[in-house]
Amino acid sequence: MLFNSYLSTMAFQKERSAGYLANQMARLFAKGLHERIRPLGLAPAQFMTLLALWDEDGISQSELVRRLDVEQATMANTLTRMERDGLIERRANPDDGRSQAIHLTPTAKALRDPATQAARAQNETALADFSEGERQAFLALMRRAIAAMHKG
Amino acid sequence: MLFNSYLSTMAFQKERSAGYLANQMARLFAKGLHERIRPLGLAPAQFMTLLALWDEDGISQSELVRRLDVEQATMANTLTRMERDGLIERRANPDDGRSQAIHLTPTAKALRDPATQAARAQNETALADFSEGERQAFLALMRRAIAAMHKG
DNA sequence: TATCATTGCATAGCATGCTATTCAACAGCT
DNA sequence: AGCTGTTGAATAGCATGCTATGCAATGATA
Repeated sequence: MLFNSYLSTMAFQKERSAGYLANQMARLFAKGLHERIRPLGLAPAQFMTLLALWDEDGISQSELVRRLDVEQATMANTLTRMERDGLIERRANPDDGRSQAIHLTPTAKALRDPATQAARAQNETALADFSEGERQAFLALMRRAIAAMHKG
Repeated sequence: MLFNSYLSTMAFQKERSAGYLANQMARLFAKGLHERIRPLGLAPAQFMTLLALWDEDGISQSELVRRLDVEQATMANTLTRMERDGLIERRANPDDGRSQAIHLTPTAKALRDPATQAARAQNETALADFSEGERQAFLALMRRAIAAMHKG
């Protein structure tokens, strides 16, 4: 078939692939954020986890997994590094012997302002020449792509 | 200052952060692509590398680094796994004892069509309900964010 | 109550990425 | 030729993510 042979021989151009661009963009965001929060002793996944804990301290690992949409094993490893770095404590949950409450240390609480400012600065760098309308449109398109991949 | 204290106490909402959404979107793209190309014996970074080699076989590692915009160490490790999996061969470059020409195996050449179809399918899943105009706009916005982060 | 399924978490193993370091080969110059 | 700086690659070490397992604590039920 003409259509199939066209598809088969047409070059796959990475600059026109949403997935390729998404990967490159996410790596640049992560790299930029990491540079900005490294002086605070934080790494990107730790910052993301802290966002949830600054919002509500003392939640369980499984609740963090739900809120941040990462796999349980990923979160377990991130929490281990955060505990090692003195950012969180795992406390026993008196109501359920399986779960532990994740609590912020004073150190982690003190990082809230500088860390969120750093993240805002990174977003601002990426969207520097975007109009307000373009920013909203961009966020909306990303949310739609995320929702579409969650479904199918 | 009012402005600063507003910034300091305003919640950082991850759903409104371009970087957070970019990370989540890229992970979903990678996961979906991985599921689709796993039956072919490929992983996402291997596919990305194959894209460059299908376009031009026999280029050097440093050229791959330039074309794919990843760090040299990352590419070296990806190539080692691809060699292990029988996708490429490293051949000596007669003109320069430092560099090696990366050549595709017949196996890798045969994967071009099914792998690019899989990637197209993943992009289609993500952008299923996007109009053609929205697709173009989305790609353009991502390219601009990438360019902005490359600069600053 | 004894059994079976579910839930919360840890661990193993692997792929991607990054930074930092090291080394050999090359290139340019004196 | 001999230095010196540059370039191409490999390696070490670490953070993120994922899948697959395993295990103990709970819950549900016959």
